[in-house]
Amino acid sequence: MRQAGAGLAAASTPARGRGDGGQASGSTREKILDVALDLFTDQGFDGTSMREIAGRLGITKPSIYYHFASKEDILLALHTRTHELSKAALSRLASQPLTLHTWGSALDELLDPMAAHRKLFLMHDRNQAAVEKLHRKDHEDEHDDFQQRLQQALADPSLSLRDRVRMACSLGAVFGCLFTAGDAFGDVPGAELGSLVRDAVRDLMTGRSAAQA
Amino acid sequence: MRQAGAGLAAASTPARGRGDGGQASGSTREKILDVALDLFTDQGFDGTSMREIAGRLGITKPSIYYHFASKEDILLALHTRTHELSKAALSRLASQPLTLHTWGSALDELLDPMAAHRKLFLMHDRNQAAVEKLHRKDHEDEHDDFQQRLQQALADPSLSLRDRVRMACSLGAVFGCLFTAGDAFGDVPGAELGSLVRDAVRDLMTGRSAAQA
DNA sequence: GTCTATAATGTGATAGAC
DNA sequence: GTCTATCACATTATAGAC
Repeated sequence: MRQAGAGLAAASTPARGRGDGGQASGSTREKILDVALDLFTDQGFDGTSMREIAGRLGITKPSIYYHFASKEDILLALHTRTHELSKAALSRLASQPLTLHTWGSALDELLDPMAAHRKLFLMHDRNQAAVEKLHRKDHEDEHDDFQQRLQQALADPSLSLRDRVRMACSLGAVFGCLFTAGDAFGDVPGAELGSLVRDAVRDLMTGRSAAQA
Repeated sequence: MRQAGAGLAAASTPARGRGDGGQASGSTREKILDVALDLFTDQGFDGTSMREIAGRLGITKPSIYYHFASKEDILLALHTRTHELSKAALSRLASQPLTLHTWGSALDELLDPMAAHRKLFLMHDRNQAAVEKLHRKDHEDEHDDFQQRLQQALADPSLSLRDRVRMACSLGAVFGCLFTAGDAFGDVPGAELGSLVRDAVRDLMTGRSAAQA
């Protein structure tokens, strides 16, 4: 019910400065983000027009450009949010040597923010193409993207194919249960769902056909 | 190497009749499907223009309209292919009472065509929004879509939440290993990858924290 | 902070020659 | 079966009034 409807808080890039420190900014900006999150998820980033976002809010197109410099800027704001939510887990993953165990720990840490902000991560997942396009533009230097960092770990040549498959499957299990399932678990609290997924992933990582070290 | 580059064979909707039974049609049509598969996967359906597809083939936009009635028709042709590849497994799933065991069997059957045609299913997965839009138009009656049938099973109220989570995780594990991993397993033969995933899913479904019946 | 225009561009799709 | 030329339309984005 209070899943992620109005819980985007402050995080993103103002089209104009606001004077104050940039606390909880105008509520219109957050309404835009909330509506965009819904529409980008259901229809895709490219399949959603500014006019449609504005229409849902009862305002007009140019009003949005007062709060965001461009359509991509809206996506960037949402992407930044997922980035910050996954930052901690990804940093820990990068600070340790990559093993089946450290991967499991990082995934475990990642599970909480993902379960708590399913909608946000689902949008991110369903719009990989658009997000990647963003990254190519903004900073072609080091873009420590969510998906990219994980995929990089999965391709680590120092691990056996068997282990890498386990890692990919565990990641997929988390994603799949939280996202692919669609609205199948829409009314299940994030904490409960997270707990059940945690058990499943543990079996996956410690099963009798699993790793040895 | 010979993953799914030119292996789309015959399956879809000709813009014009061809006279003969509709065997292996002109090779241009299949080249279009191959290029579209790549571009739709990388840039998304909406992010890919007809001009771009034509450009890669060294032809022009209108030439494509000789082979396909519309851009959506290209997507439909690709979608139909995935539908046929998953038809058998989904039918078996629907013909049996839904349990953890029958789910596992169906998933096991589904794993083979998915591993053998990763690119095709990846495209389908990355363009859910566009595919769903197709379904709303073409036949608003009974659209037995791939994703939809699976999600429907995951929402079955006769099963416990615990079991449903297991099912979603196992499905996600398959998807995740085959798709989310990106190119991490790009050079691994489908059969080998499928075998490893099979083992992982088995652990997931029979783990000590798993079901009871 | 929101509005009414309107510019500038790219897109899907068609007509008709060859 | 492929081309050149073009239409009709939607989109992002901006200018400027209030």
